[in-house]
Amino acid sequence: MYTCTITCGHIIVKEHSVNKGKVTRNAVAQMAGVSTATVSRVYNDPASVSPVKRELVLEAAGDLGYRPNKQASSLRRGTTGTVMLLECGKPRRSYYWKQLRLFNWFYADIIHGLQEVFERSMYTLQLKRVEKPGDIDRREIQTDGIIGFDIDLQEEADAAAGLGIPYILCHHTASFQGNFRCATDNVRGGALQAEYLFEQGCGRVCCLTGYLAEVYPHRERLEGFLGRSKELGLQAEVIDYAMEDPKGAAAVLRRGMQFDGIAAVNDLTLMNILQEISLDGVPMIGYDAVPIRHLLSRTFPSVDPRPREIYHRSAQLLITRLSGGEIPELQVIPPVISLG
Amino acid sequence: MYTCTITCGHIIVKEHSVNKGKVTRNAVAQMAGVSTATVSRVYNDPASVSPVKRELVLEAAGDLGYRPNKQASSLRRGTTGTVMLLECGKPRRSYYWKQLRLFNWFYADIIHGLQEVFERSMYTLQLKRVEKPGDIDRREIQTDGIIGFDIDLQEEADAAAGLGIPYILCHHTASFQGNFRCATDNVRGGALQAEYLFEQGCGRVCCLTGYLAEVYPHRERLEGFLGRSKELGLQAEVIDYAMEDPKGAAAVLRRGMQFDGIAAVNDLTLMNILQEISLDGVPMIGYDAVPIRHLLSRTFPSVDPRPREIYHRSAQLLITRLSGGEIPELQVIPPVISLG
DNA sequence: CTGTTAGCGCGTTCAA
DNA sequence: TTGAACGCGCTAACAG
Repeated sequence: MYTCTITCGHIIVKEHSVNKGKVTRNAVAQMAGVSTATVSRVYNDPASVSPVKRELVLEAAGDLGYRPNKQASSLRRGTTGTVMLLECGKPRRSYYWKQLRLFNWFYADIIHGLQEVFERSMYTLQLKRVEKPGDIDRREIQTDGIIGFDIDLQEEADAAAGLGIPYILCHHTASFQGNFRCATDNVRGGALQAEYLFEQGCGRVCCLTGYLAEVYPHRERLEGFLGRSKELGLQAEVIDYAMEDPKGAAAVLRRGMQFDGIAAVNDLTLMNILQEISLDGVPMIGYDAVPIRHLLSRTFPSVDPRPREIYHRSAQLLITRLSGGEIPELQVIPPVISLG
Repeated sequence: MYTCTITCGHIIVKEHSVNKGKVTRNAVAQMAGVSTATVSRVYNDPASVSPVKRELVLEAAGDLGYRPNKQASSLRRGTTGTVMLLECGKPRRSYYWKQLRLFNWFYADIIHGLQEVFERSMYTLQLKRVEKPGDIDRREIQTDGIIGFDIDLQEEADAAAGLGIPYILCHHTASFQGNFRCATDNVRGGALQAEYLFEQGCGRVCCLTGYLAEVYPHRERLEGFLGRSKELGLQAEVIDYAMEDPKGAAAVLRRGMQFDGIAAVNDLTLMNILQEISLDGVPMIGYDAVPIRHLLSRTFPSVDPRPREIYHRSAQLLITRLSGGEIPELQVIPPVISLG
């Protein structure tokens, strides 16, 4: 450890130790002619500092290129300064695997949506992935807040909420009462599908779906579709094995073409079916708004659950909560139709 | 601040301050009957501690559930304890946008590959995204190491390397000499395509490509394809507007079908073309190994650049470098053919 | 091989 | 409204 001299503009700042060229609070304080505590206050409680000194500090900080040291402030504050995106694998959906991998197309979008919020805050985003909810090790989880990624099982919700850390459960969590959550409205999404087909002049519609027993969001979407269809006077039927057996579903559709409008529980199902059967002239609508649907010779509209907005909003909610603010237990991001 | 007593097993550990229930080095030291420095050494330089005391410490740490505090160690060490994945937007590729968004299908894979390495290290992964290389603010970049994401422009390479922070430039960086990089071998990938078609018994092959002037990797892939084709005695031609005008390319293919084998610069191009023309019986091979190609009625093999491996390896390289180890300037991850 | 000790940069009391 | 002083948990130099 030795003494070095840092020159900045016309001011000479003496440092006790080398500090690797980093600019500390001490340098700013000296340059602004105030105490280090005042510099600290400018960043943590600006209102408690007189406007004159505040300006002085900010000017000096600007000149020196000062950035508060996150590790130091976290250490002092006794927090980690991080929030964690907690992601559980979906081992019970191996049958679904190929498609799930595709769904990751919005992963980058989500991450960037989160980043956008957190990089302006005092929090740093951490990523954590476990195979299953039971693998979460409380001692590994050192963070101030948790964003539960793509949660659609009670087991996952309980595991994330049970850590004793402020959290927001995201995506398919509208019905997990008693938890803080930011969710899509699958029921409304299904209703949107019915409305779209109705507006297209359809009368006898069909919903292609599957895995109803295992996948809760599928049930919600179907419920919304059937409910709204009834209200609108649409005659609606369900082919509930369309995901497991697209060829079979296509065969049914081909046999007689008794439907004049088709909704699918997700775009991939519809894309699969369109590989088997040409549905020219029949209005169709998918779900998830995957951009790849435009790769087909025939494209179609789709319900967009707006994942980016869900996570963007959940980041804001978490920050509010961590700052001691009040947040609603449930924040719903309504889906929209993407005509693509 | 007040004194509290922590009981652990049969040992009573007295703490000076509350510490929010966290277990510190002091508690471990006291329980193990050693000094705090010894505890520290067990984690940072285990070889310098006698086996007996090491065991004592590890046992106490295990009982107490001790985890070293990252912010504190980083602060003391004068490092950030983080590495950053630095991502530049590709504004000059707006024409490419729809497809680029699709390419993000492997983003989650990459992130998880990186996580896998870093979560076992002392480093935490940070994410940073800028619109263009010029937007990188040196003062914003507070990290110990950088992984340059998807770098394929000299400008990006220079920006990342010029920060004065250890870095690895990833993906399409094989030719950026004078930098540390972990790259794919696009030339080899193109050669693989030629070899595949040769093995299928083709004689007159065709490469569907595009944006050759703007996108360097496309030129590399083509170079590899043409070079290896020549060596194998394949007659090869190029349709270099296949991405801009898939319908036009399809028309050329349709007109006479003078080719008995087809390679494409990427899977999406091939998928687009397959929407226009049925190429039953003609061997084809794509590039990028996007899983969605299986959605088509006809699937095809593809060259897999193994992005997950690229980033996984680059994480290891960066850690080695940060630990003072020697690493090669260029590490190539060879592509493989994915039959899908 | 081990213990003692001095800060890393900061937030936060406590007095003034 | 301001400044002095303390210590968060840890690493590394030094002395033994």
